Amino acid sequence: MDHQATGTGKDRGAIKADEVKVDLIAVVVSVNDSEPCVLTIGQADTLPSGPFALEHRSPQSGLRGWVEQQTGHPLGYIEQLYTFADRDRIGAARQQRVIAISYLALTRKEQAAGSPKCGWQSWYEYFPWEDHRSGTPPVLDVLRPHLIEWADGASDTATRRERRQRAAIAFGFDDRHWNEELTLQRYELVYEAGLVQEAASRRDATPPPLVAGKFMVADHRRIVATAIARLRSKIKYRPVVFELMPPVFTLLQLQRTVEALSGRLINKPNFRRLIEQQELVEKTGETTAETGGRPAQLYRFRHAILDERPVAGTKLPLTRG
Amino acid sequence: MDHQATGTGKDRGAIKADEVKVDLIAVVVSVNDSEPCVLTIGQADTLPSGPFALEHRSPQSGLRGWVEQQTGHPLGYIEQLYTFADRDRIGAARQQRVIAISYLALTRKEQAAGSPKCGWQSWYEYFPWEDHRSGTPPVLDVLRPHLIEWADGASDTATRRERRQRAAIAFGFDDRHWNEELTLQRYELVYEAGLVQEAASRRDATPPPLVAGKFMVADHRRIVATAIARLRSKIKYRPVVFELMPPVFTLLQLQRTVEALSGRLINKPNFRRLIEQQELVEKTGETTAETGGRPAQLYRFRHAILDERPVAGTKLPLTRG
DNA sequence: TCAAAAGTGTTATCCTTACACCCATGT
DNA sequence: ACATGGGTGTAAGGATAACACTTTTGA
Repeated sequence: MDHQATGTGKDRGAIKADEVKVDLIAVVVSVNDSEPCVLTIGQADTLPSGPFALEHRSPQSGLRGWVEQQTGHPLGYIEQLYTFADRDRIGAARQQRVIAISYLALTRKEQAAGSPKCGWQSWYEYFPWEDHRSGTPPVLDVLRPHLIEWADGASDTATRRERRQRAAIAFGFDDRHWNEELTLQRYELVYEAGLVQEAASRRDATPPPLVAGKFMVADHRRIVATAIARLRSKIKYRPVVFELMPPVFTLLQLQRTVEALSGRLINKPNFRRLIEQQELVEKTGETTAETGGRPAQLYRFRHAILDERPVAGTKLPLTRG
Repeated sequence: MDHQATGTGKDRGAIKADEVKVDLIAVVVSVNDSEPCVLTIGQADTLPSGPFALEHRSPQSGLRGWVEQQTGHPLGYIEQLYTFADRDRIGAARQQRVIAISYLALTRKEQAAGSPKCGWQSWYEYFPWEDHRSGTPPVLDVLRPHLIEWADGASDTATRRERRQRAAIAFGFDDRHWNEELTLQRYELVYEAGLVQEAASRRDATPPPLVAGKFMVADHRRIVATAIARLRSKIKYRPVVFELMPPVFTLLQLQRTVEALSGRLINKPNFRRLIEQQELVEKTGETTAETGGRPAQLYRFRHAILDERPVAGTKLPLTRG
């Protein structure tokens, strides 16, 4: 396969046309006290990241290095999320391509004390419309008219209809059901509608009519949205929640963690049965009285299950509402 | 986030340490006469690919360009598969990093006549153990003893047990069920067991005891395995099969396509009902007599469904066996 | 005693699976 | 007539969802 030369003489700054900088970028997730969190650096608006360098054995190991250096956190479970490579990812003006390979990492907060300027931010600060554990969040009523206004601002009828449809599906308007996995679609809509600060840099400098959720640098918030969507779908078909749990835990703690991630309440009795009948966990024999109320059985994850059969995750036996 | 310099003075050939070549690589899939095919160039052992260059607006558009140039095929549906970036991806000796962003593309063969040296290869030529439409394929009986031999070749008991477990789960040994989505795990096993030609280059030049399936260049066969696994799982939760269908089709043609992809037979009556009740298709009103037997209703995909609600794919109502 | 959390049991409903059977056409 | 594919009906079994109810602790 002979690829002919692709440089077109446009080179500035003596960079060969087909060489590229690669950044590794991490969405590190933990759940603390029923709040799902991402690890940030700087003004809580930046994800840990760093260039992929020759001495890195693999991108994963490079990522571990950068995150540990920038935040003091060692990483356990890592999976690749998506590779972002559009031309104007960083600065459209510069004739240098920057692509970002993003990863989702799952840990627990306790694994190490924080270091330099870094911290855990609840992901619902960036996506306040995503938390439905206490019913439909108020922001949604604020967002709705703005989204409709944006939809109706389209020039032709077809686009208007299509925009209203997209918004209705993604946000569950018009008596549709809320689907927690559509996090990315929802972020894209509020972005397109110009309702987040990040959208302002693309347009003429008119400030957005409404700033929904906390700002993040560049496209980091989109990357977090991608991670949330992936995680919300993945917990249902692979037992990854346990990466976020301490070695022993009660079933209610497990439930609260799943609820935190999915942003929805689930039915306790049914949840317990699902977990137990799948043999994902086993009793330690101990109980704890620290939860208030009747002492709870402590469980641990049955790592052995991973060697026994391809194993599903935790379905969400939702409570109606 | 100030990333400190990462170059270590090891540079050869004046390449800055953190610049990287990026290849775009495509697994282009179509289904012809109930055979799932991938588009190859060269000796039917290479996937279409090319470097990501500055003039490409996005990696997707770059990929379209390369594939069209190398094979004459325009691409429709594209999705990102995975980014491969391990140090020794191309040549461990060279101090140049090459990463590959891989994509899955779905088309139909008819869309354009082939061009230069390219062609459609049934993917079961590369993965003969993956086709279970006529029952368990004979290769599996050949592979099994070799896999067991490999497992028992491990030095310690723990590894031996673990290898046997992995093989049993992935291939459905010991009365386990066949799981068509484990294509990548299966390829990794035959690779690790040294049963494919590709594995030879890593080891001392001893030829493999058994060459299972057709060879592909570098890690292209692994990339195809990744694509098959992704597609087999994706058709179940998103209606992507229709990208592979002509504009109008009979329900049996649709069924044969799903069967070709999943490598399993499915139950006709139940399949029809699933498809129809989900309103994924609508009758054109026409019938065709070209299928032999009673003339069949022709259907078309209801594109509108995509705007109506988040829509699932085609479950597999398997026939027992 | 009450609140809070831990647990158990039971039922209705829906989806999946299995399978028996009839229909329409060409040879 | 029969082979081939098209197409319908139905019933059993399992998974899910809903919810009523009991138990055990601490304040």
